[in-house]
Order: sequence, then structure tokens, then C-alpha cells
Amino acid sequence: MPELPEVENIRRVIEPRLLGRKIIRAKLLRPDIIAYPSLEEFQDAVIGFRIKEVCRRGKYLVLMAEDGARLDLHLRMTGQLLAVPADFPEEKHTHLVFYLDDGRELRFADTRRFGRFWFLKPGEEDQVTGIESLGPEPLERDFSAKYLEEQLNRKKRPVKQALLAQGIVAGIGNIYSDEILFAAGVAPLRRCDTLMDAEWGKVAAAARDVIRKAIEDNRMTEEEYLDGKGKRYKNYEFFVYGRAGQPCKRCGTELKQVMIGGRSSVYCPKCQG
DNA sequence: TTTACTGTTCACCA
DNA sequence: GTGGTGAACAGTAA
Repeated sequence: MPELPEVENIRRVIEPRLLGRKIIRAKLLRPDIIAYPSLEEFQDAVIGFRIKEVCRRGKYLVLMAEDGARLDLHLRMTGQLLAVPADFPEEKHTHLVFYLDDGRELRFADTRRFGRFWFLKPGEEDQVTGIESLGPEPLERDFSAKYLEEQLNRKKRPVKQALLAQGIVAGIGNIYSDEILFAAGVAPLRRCDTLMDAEWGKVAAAARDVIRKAIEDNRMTEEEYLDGKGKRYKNYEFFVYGRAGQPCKRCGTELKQVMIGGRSSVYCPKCQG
């Protein structure tokens, strides 16, 4: 479900509710969402976890504890994370509840159960979450046209697939990769090794612009977030995603859809050369 | 009833 | 080793 902009907004909404709070109890209803360490270790370890910071890396959320421990999670397709009062109605498919020391609860619900949690002890090297192999964030300085060109100029894969590769750039998924390529004027099927330097420039700039705008447009208050139960967060206007067969908002040409690496991709045959 | 789906990993094959 | 495809995870909604 959520890509970088949505995860960032979830982070912004829940962080104020979690800072300084301590987990006093955990209720785990679906053990399969715990990826690491073992169930017993996880349940023991999170008790007493006092939240010092809520961070995001790519599509991951990372809760940092005062003692240096880490509680990481990935929402995958349908995960919802809610920090709510105890009397807030419980979502269907709630799999994990952390009870906080102020009476509120941090709840994880996930219809498709693809989401995962990891707990890392203070100082423990992260060899399990996948965060270590992420590429740069699109909004950080080390993400640039030069970086993309160096990483990809000999790759034969379609540029769409390169944008989806978390090891190349972190946080972009199927929605925003389509939006970025439209903004850059580059067709999703273009092989990386055929892109000119100027085109890498457009892709890098479009990635920054689209992601930045999506974060801003998806921005919401806690109330709006809770009204949407943590799963409605789209105010960003799509130019191509989900619009196959409809006219391009820029030139009116009918938008086309293709399958690339098992994912659908929508683009404008005229605007994206 | 069938199909597609905002994520990621892994098995398999050329 | 490389690259591409499809399945798997599980549930919902069109």
C-alpha cells in the first residue's frame, strides 16, 4: 500500500503520540508478522521499550528506543499503524497491539498480512530488515542524475524496474514510479542503457519533485488520519497511475498500460518518448 | 466467479 | 554469474 510519501505522513502523524512513551504490554494475535527475532524474544524484548524517536527509511518505519534498541516495521501492501485511545474501535485484521504507559495503544492491522516487524537489541548489527541494502532516499543529496547514470547506464532492464528497485533508490513503488516517469517524459519500457545523460537528469529531478509534492499533498492531521483508519491517505493528483484508457491530462492522448516485470505501468505514448 | 492489486523474496529456467 | 518470469504470501473489491 504505502510508498515513501504515505509512510512519511504516517510517521508525522504518530510520532507526537509516541515520543517518550513506554510499551508496557504487547498483545500478539498473529505470530507470523514477527520476522525477527523469535516470538518469545520479541514479546519479551518490547516490554519496557521507551520510544525516543520515530524515523523512516525508504518504506520502513523505525522506532528508536532510549537505550538504543530498535523496533522496525514494514507495512507492505495493506498494513495500517494507529496510535489511538483504548476506546477507539479496533480495526478488523488487527494483529498486534502495544499498550503504552499513557493508556493509549499502538495498533497494527493488516488485511493481507504481508507486513513485518523486527526488533534489534541496542547495538545489534542489522542483518535482517533489509534496510542496510537500501539505496539513497530520493530527497537526499546523494541521489542525483549522476548517481542514477552510474548505477544504471549499462543495465538492460526497463527504467521502470530500476525505479522500483529499493537498492537503487529507496521508497518508490508502483504508483510513484509511473508518476515520476510521466513527469520526466520518459517511457517506462525504455531500457536503462538507452537513456541519455539529460534524461537521467529529468528522471532524478522528477523523482525529487514528485516525491516532495506527494508528501506535501498527502499531509494530514491526526484526525483525518484516524477518520481514514490509517489506510486513506491519497490527496495527490495522479497523472497516469490508475488512468489507463483515459486521456492524458497534458495532451489528451489515450494513456496506455503495459506489464513490466509483473507490475502494470501506465504512461502517455505521446508525452513519454 | 474471475481478476487485479500501492511490496518483496525466492525458485526456476534460459 | 546474469536476466527474466512466475509464484508465493492473503484478503478484498471491482
